[in-house]
Amino acid sequence: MIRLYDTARAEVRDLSLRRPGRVSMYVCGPTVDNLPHLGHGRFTLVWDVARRWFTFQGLSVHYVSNITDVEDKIITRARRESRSETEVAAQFEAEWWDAMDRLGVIRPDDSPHATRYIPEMIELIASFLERDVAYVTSDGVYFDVSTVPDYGLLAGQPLESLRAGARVEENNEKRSPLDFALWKNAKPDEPSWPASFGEGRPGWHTECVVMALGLLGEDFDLHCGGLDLKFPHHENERAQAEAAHRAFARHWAHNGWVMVGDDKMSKSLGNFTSLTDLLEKTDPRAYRLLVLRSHYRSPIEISPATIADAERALGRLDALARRFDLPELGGERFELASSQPWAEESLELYERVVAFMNDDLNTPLAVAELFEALSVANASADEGRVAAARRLAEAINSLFGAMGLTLLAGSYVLDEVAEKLVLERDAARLARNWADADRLRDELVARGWIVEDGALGTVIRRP
RNA sequence: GGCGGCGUGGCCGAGCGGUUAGGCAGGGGCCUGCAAAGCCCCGUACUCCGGUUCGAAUCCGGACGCCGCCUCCA
Repeated sequence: MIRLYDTARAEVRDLSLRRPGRVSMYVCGPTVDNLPHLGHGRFTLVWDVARRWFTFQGLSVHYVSNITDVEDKIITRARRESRSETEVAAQFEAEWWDAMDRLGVIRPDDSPHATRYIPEMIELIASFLERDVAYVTSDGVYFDVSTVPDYGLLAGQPLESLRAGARVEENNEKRSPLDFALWKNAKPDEPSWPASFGEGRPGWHTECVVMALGLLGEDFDLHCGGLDLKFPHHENERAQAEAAHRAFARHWAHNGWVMVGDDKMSKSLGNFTSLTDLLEKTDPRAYRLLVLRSHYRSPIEISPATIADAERALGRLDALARRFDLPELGGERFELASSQPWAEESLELYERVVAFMNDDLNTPLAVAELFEALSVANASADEGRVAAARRLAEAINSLFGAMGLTLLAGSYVLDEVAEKLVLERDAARLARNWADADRLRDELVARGWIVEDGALGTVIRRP
């Protein structure tokens, strides 16, 4: 049984599925107005790991994640750069998918775009107006949050106390500062669509309700996103579903922040680092390992030091892959039924990892377990119990693969010069001519190779 | 003001009543011609002050420090 923290109930509970064996999940995606930042990298990795784990446990997953392609910041940027909103959105969506591919994040089964769901949104807003849970002001249509009895469920506080803390609102036509825009009336030269309640464009909170219900149906299983979406975004999605009398998410799950020093990294603070930059400078797997080494609900600190730390740890994993010549797993959708016959040496490891993962995706404990097993596998091999060591190494590889982390034995083409140097060095070593052997090693190192002495002689690889 | 979270060894980061977390870095050793890789051993941490308990990093109370949400944000 998989257990997961549910924000709506503020407790870890059994994942209760609409249909046994199938998980429907909706993950709030990006607004494509800029390069993806580290926070985007974290949430996509966290929910990618969840998805892969569910699959690994034999569940069939329907994963939906949206692209918000109509929004204030896109308009602002288009204006500033004198080009169309469509162009801006297309550019950054391309950047988005490029980064996701490099991170090894499996693409969603569906990635709906807000602009393709305008009619459905208009229909929903019209029904709210009809039923008087929304009202028209001079700048658009607003949702009246007081019509939803348990508004504030996700925020963990009642409407009155949320209202008490709300900042002074510039729009005094709103009945409550918490009321949110369903529809923004068109301004000159902005993208807009016709509607019975006026030409305009949708507010942000409506698209996800329409797309989640449209693609996953009522009473879908899991709604995920960053902690900053808990309130007001997810609260407002919920409110609309309630108002529409449609069963919404059974579970709500939120991942923690990426921190920069002591502060949350965010667009508004302007302290964000682009994911694209990170991926150019480092092995993308280092970020995945970093994410796996802390719990998804905890804040993580991403810095050059923590990334370097993860890269070195990764080095040990890759060394295992080299030692046992392990196959590359996890790169694409890696599925391995839990019924796979696990060798005696690895069954216990498998069971412990499964127990940790199924308990609210405790990846840090799972990873710790796998690193311990890594030492055991190496020790066994050192002691000559090679077959047992290999089976354990294969289990480690599979379990990391299940989390989307691919261990790389590394492949490279030996050039003629390197090949010749290796042969010469082996000959020198055989003749116990250490001076020549060391000189030849220096030459290989100078040519960019890492040189190790294996049981069969000189082994070289690229860093 | 309301709500929520955090403070762990050099760094990152788990644990959430009794047992070694794990990684990285560092020290010592084994192996090796040397080096690398690998293995073994080592640091003996829990912001502070009280309390509960046979026993607390873990529960309760208080203090201090920090962060987040209540506004767009993953």
